[in-house]
Amino acid sequence: MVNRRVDEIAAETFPARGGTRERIQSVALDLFAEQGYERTSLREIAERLGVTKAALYYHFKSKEDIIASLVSDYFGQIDDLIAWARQQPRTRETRAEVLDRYFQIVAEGSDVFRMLQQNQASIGSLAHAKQRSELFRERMDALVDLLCRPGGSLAEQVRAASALVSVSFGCMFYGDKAADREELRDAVLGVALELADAGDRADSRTSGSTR
Amino acid sequence: MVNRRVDEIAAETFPARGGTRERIQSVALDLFAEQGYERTSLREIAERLGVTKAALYYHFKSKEDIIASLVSDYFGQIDDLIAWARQQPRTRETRAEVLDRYFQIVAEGSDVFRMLQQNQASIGSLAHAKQRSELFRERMDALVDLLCRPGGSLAEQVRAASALVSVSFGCMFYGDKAADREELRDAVLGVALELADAGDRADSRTSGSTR
DNA sequence: GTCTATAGACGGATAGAC
DNA sequence: GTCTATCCGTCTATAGAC
Repeated sequence: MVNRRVDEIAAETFPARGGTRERIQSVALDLFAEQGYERTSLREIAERLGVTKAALYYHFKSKEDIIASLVSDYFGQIDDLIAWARQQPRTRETRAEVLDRYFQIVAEGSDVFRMLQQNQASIGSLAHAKQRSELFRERMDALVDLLCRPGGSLAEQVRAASALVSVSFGCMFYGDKAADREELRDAVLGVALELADAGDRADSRTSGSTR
Repeated sequence: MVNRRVDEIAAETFPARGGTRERIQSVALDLFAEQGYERTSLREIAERLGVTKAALYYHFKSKEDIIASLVSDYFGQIDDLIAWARQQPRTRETRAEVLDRYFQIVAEGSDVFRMLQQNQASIGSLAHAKQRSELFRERMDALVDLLCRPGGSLAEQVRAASALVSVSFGCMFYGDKAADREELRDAVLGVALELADAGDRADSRTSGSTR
């Protein structure tokens, strides 16, 4: 709902001019993704921006606040997707649309996703975080649920989860190898849809085919 | 090749008695996985073991050394797998065997894998590490290469990578939901094999089927 | 092999001037 | 909104006794 900001920032090579708050987020995103949240000091962020540590505290009340703002922007988009999907019919078309929108979110905010990925430990221990890495898992479960038949078998759930991680990690690993986003989209969604569709028909290969 | 140790340890609920070095690794593994490498202090590890910080320095020359020992044990197994696979014929059977062995490694050392996953940032910045998270990516690329035809299209590579992450994350997410390892194996390898096999036949759906 | 004690460094955060 | 200066805590690592 609130969250176009971070993506737009991430898209630019350098934040140019504009709100200092946004420039802080942009620089922090880069550094957190490169070296990790814990290894990045406020001094470092301030230096790269050409300001001092104290200046950061005018815009964010703590270091945690900076990463929290990044995280909530990103998860907000996922939550919106889940909310939307929940009031759609459970058809093949819906599933395809869910995967497509998921791809858009991940591809667009792939810097954020990479940062999240690299700093799972830190994010899981954020002050207000529910517990461990439940933030991530909760959403994963919700999405898997939307891609599965209710009460699906373990194999079906694994298949749905695979469809999702195919999209996420496809973007992360091959985002730079693809010529443009269309090529990436075709490759990634091709795989994901195969998985989601196969999960729809009952399990044809859950047993006996593995060796 | 050195590395049965960590897995055996990880398999036990509590390290019981035995070499102090191994007990340190075991406790460190737990804490690193729970709270992250950076947020875990040597004091904490020592306390849980009932010894003092200084004692740790008798067994490891630095904090980094502790996590490095965990990482190299794990990556060593992956490297062995890659080396083995490289001198096998490139058949469907080999691919199936690669995925199966990969599953064994991940499932058996799933605690280690989870720890690695949670601390990517820290591991990528280890002193002797080549660069960033290249440790991880290098192995991923090597395995993808083994599952693909040489010079495969982007879609084929994404498919192979998906097969691998399906196994890894299938284990991580559903390792505890499965009744036993056989059930997990069937579910996870079922999906992975579908992907690997589909990549073998030319791309039947890389275009036009995505919406 | 394990302890006590401490050095030495650095990070997050605040106070208060401008 | 940004700066200087500083406080306070914690951490890694080492020295040296037992």
